[in-house]
Amino acid sequence: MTRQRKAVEEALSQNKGFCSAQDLHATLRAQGNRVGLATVYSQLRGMVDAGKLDVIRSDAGEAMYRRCGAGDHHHHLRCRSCGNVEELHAPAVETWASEVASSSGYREVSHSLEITGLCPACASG
Amino acid sequence: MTRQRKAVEEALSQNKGFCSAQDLHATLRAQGNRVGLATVYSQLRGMVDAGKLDVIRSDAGEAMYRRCGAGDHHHHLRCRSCGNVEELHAPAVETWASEVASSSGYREVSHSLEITGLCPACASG
DNA sequence: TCCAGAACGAGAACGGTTACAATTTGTAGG
DNA sequence: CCTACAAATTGTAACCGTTCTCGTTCTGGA
Repeated sequence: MTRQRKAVEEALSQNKGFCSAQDLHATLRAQGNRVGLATVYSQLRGMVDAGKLDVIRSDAGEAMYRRCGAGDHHHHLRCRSCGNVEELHAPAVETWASEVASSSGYREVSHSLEITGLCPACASG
Repeated sequence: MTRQRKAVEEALSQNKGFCSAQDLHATLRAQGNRVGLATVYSQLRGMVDAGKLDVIRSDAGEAMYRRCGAGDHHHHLRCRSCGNVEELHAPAVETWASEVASSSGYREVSHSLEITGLCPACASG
């Protein structure tokens, strides 16, 4: 557990555990925390291998990381204009996803769901 | 409708599942069809914009393209090992997503949902 | 045939990611 | 306190998929 590792984990916590490696690096640098980009990638890979992080790909091809725990799995409602994100919890979707996957014979199932739209402020503006 | 466009569409038809732009390009070249890589990307982008193709990102960050029912919104159940994809229809999820978004005041809502796992063949192998 | 506008395509450019080698850091022993 | 050694960190360069640039080629009308 090095200083850099702790810094990466804290940055992940601040961003609600859903951000790209480059975002994390920029955040750390902005805080005056001198951490190399290669180190951020290294730490993230280690956490993914250890099962502590989930990684998905954005439409732009960027890898997005989020804290992975069975307990805090959730989805996102994101404004495509201002980027504001709200967390969603949907037990019904969780069970539906696992049921439909296992009924097709799939194992080790995970899923990702994101809803995008215009938040009230942006829709009225 | 140019010769190249027809060639790309035929190559897509030949590959039943998802395939990458580079795969398509290689296929066309192997058939002696001289088409530029940039043209393949251009054609694919046009088809995606027109809603004729679905595109997802593989774990490696490659964009995978597939013929998709026009205007027919659906989700995917994908094997993270062999890449096989099955289409899912989930009216309950559609309504849930639009309801939860509008109840938060969001407008112009869309969503994406992907379930990943190991298909029966890969799970047993 | 000639011309203008669109489509094409080879190569350069670009952005995220990974590999590599040198430097730094932490630590145990003297 | 100092040294030696191993592990971690880091800047840089390479890599790969994708997009852009701009000269060339094609097409359709006069």
